[in-house]
Amino acid sequence: MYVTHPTDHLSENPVSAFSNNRAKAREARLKPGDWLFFEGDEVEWLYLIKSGVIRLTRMLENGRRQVISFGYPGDIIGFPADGLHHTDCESLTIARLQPIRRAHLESGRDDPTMHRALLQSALHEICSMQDHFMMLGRKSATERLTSFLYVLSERVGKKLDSGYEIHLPMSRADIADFLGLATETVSRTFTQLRMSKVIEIENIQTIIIPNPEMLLDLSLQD
Amino acid sequence: MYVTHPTDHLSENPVSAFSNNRAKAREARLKPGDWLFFEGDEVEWLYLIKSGVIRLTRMLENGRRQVISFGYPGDIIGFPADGLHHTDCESLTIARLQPIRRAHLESGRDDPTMHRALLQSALHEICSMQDHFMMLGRKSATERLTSFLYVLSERVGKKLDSGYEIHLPMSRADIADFLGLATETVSRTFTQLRMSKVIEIENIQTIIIPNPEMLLDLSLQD
DNA sequence: CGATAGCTTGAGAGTACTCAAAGTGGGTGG
DNA sequence: CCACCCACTTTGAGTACTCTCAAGCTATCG
Repeated sequence: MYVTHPTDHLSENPVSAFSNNRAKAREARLKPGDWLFFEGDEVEWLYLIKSGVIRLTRMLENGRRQVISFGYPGDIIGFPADGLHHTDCESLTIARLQPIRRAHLESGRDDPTMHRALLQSALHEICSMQDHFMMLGRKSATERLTSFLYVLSERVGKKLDSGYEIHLPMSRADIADFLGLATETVSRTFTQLRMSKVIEIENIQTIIIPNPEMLLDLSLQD
Repeated sequence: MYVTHPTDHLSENPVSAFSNNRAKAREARLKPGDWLFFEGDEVEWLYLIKSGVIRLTRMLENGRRQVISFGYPGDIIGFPADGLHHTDCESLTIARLQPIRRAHLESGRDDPTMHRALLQSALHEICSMQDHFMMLGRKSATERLTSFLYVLSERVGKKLDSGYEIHLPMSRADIADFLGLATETVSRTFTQLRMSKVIEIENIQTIIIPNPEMLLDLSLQD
């Protein structure tokens, strides 16, 4: 999950391609804080997220961290470059993952459908990352946070009578490192959005969005 | 070309896979300012850059722009998502491009070697973009510009008796939009690097790097 | 050689950062 | 079961970096 503006990428859900591939490997089950792989590890499996939320991060030598993406159900994580992982991967929740042999990515011989689905997923990832560039390079703190919340509401929000409720399994620091901000800035921006009635903070992990239009406006303001 | 720190991605040059595929389509020749495609265009071809420098950009509604990448010889550009281009593409120099049918990306039936090379290129792109996230999200203006210059020196620098010379076909505004900075900030940072003898500005498009180590240090300072 | 686009420099403003301290809440052990 | 502890979050104050706006400069191209 990158902060992407309303596109219909998600309509073409790759899950379907995998539904009959249970035989390949037993589903992986993770709990909060479990690590799936680290930067530099050899890639043996890719993973289709079936439930839960997964965090991918990169570290800079001096301790600065960038959250590369949050993986939500339907996402595929673990694409290799030169056969290696280039991020660390931790689960933020209880999660179920369907492992997929790396060989299916690299050759379509055994299972062309799977191969194709993996490829499409990688191409979508490139596109989504481009959106995220826009955000990291060119958006203000308010725009970044509202983009983030808006996308989450679209993708995994619970529809309410009016508006959406979203659950944030990640910490404020995770959000900050995803959006390229300081934790304090994220916190202040939340407060500011609450003050201006754009969001309600039910509890620290539960955000109500009474009017998504307002969020959308703020995420593109000029 | 993303701003990537010394990795050996480039060692596995995808060009080789294409050397015997001339028959597929006539080489495209571009001159500075020629556009190859626009955001929203249907993807029919991918392109292997054989010579020249290509710029990929995205626009935000209100005119803000992000340069997604600069394409250098050996790079493949034009990966589709949902069959469409998601960037605008302009040539910055005279350039020669080898068109590759999109079908070769999506199926390995006709040419497995090509298919594989395209896939590897896409996976490398994902990895490089992750590096670029780190930069946009977490680095200072000086770190961004020195990272940029260092990577260029490594990839396309001309080795001098001591140090490197690099040619910058892109404008200061292009560099700014790539690094997520204002043009003025890029200009000031160039001046500052010149003052501190980290670079020499031979002319506006030609930069001398007497001591790459100094650049590397600045690009990772803490 | 003048026009013009691109680049540099300057001044001032504003956003987001850092450092610091107080507040909150969940979990554990008494 | 309650209280304390610790990690996380929020708030505050001050700073610094980068941006914006403006003006001067440079170089390239008719």
